[in-house]
Amino acid sequence: MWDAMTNIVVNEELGEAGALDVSSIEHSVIFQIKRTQALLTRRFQSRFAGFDLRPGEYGILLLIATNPGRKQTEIADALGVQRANFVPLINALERRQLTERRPSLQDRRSNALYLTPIGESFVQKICQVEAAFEAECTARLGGVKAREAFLALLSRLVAGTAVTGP
Amino acid sequence: MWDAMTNIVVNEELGEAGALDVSSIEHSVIFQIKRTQALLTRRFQSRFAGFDLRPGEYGILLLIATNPGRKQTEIADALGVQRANFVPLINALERRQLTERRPSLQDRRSNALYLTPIGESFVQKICQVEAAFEAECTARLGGVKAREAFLALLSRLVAGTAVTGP
DNA sequence: TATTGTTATACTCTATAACTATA
DNA sequence: TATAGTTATAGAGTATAACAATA
Repeated sequence: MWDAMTNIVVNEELGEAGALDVSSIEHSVIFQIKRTQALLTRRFQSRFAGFDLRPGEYGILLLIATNPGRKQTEIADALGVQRANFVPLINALERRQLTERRPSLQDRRSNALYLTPIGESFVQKICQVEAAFEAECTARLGGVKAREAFLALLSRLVAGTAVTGP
Repeated sequence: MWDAMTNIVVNEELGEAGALDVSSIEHSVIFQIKRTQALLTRRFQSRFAGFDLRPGEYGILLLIATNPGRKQTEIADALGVQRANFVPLINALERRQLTERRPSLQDRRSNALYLTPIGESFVQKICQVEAAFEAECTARLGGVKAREAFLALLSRLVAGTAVTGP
């Protein structure tokens, strides 16, 4: 072990015991964002455990609720999900009778997405849980203004980065 | 269909065209962290494209470099990787002769991890790229003080959340 | 009994290519 | 020719269970 105070190698045979030196990743933006996202997603999922919902499915329901009648590709794009990967997600929601696909009259290639009545009441319930979760995040960040500043920093961090792509 | 010149909704039968209403996820901490992490990781990976390195492998090399002789489990824990999933990662690095496992003399169950000479020079090279990446992040965030404040917010967001778990 | 490394396995998320039917 | 939806597939990342060797 290298001791910065004494400039002497200690316990060199097996490396020192005690805590690791994690300074190299502790101040790294990319490492800490990844770690935070993983922990936050875990907590998010635990809140929605009773609804059998994944974060991706939640986003779909929310966007359809506020944008009924839109095409699959539009919803998928807004969520950053490729249309090929969107299919099994919307299939699962449709199988649970939360959403439905109606053939578009203008463009017979595309499906217009809607919530079913069951889906409407389901969204109302999960919106309450999500609002509580976001409120907790806002409180942890120090209030609404602090949250907006935080979101602005996130945005600046990736400004100009392509939203989709390889 | 939305006509930007006339500001008139046309073809309203199937829902309006134009941009979706994404306000519900635009101000959501969990959605924006997920999006930012995905975009930032993509940019990170493109910078390391020439090294054939994934973010996970980069973290392992960095931690071994600053903590030579530590056990696999210690390195894995610090990175939030389960020991079962750590095995193929360290195998790949060893196959490329960047790291090596030496049997521990104190505890014959465990392997002590070290960089090879090849690994040492490799780490020096990728550290330059990583420093440039972090410097760019710092600049985007508004300087060193702003970055530390940002990292503090990330930390507060998940304070008290278990690092590992189900 | 508990821990270290390992194997096997499974599930999610993501990425690409190719097909069909429309436009 | 281009686009919308779909299928198939492959690669990462992550999760659990179980085992042998060792503590």
